[in-house]
Amino acid sequence: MSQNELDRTDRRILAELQRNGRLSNQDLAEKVSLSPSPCLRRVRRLEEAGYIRNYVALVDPEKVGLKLMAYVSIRLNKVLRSSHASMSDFARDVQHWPEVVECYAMSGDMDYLLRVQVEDLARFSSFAMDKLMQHPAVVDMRSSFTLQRIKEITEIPV
Amino acid sequence: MSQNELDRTDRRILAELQRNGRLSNQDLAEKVSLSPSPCLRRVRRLEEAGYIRNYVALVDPEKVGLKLMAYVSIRLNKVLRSSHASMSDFARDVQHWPEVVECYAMSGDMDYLLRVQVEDLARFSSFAMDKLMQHPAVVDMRSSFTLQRIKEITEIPV
DNA sequence: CGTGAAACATTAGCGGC
DNA sequence: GCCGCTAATGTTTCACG
Repeated sequence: MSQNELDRTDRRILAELQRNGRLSNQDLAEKVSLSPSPCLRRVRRLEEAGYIRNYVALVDPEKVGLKLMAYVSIRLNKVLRSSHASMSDFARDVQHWPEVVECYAMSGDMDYLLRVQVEDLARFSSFAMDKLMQHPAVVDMRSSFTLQRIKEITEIPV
Repeated sequence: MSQNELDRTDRRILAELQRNGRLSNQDLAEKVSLSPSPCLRRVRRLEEAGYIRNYVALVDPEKVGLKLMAYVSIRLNKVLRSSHASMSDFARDVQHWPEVVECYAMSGDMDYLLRVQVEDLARFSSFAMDKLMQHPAVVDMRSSFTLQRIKEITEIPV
């Protein structure tokens, strides 16, 4: 981005595309009171500068049979924790597990927090037993299941 | 949806649109080896049947100044917890707080888990003090901050 | 499911403020 | 610099085979 600031129009573009990622450039231009070509140029700039990470369709997990969601907090082996090796080993392995849709290193009394999306309790159990517990870096693990989705948005204020 | 099953082509469509929500119908048709019109009919069916919840642009929170992310677990007032009133009051209020991007009712020793996205610690502090702690239903609150994003995907296996 | 045609959208080049 | 016009090219969409 040539200048490091977003102006009001850029923010409106981001807001609209967060709400509807398939908005046509023409409709978007109208919403932000611009003609299509400068609008498209701004969108491209926002994409290239990394403000827009990507465009996705959000699929309903329940509809495709992923009816169980869990948060799992993990503690890593104490002797390995300071050595950077086990942290990045675990981080690398997490990338290959399709059940894990989110993973963060955390402050507080856990090391990692995972969000896990699976078919049912049987699948969760084998994920937990065969993948998480078997991992050499993992010493402790606590799971909670989501009972109800209250709010889930991808839209952030701009 | 007329039949309750997704065939192999529907699954491929969902997979492609999860990876790129702005794929043109023409390119999508080519990827799933269909011509554009039946491809579009399938996409519309998937949208209408709720398999596709919506299309969004994912904006990088750090780029727009939301540099702090926290998970907050909440316990509700014991006497109000069984009465359905305070649960749904809290759930309703959460919808109006833009800092909260996710909220789930949970099993285990917390009632709700929130994911909160804010500018900095000062903003987090005022959110926690002025909104969460002030809420009549909330009796206890524990926060952890994310130190590093290891994985964050919206794509689920179909 | 695929074809074809009309309507519509994207995008690059250029001139103007 | 950033806007908007134009015009060529590409895409969406729907009636029909």
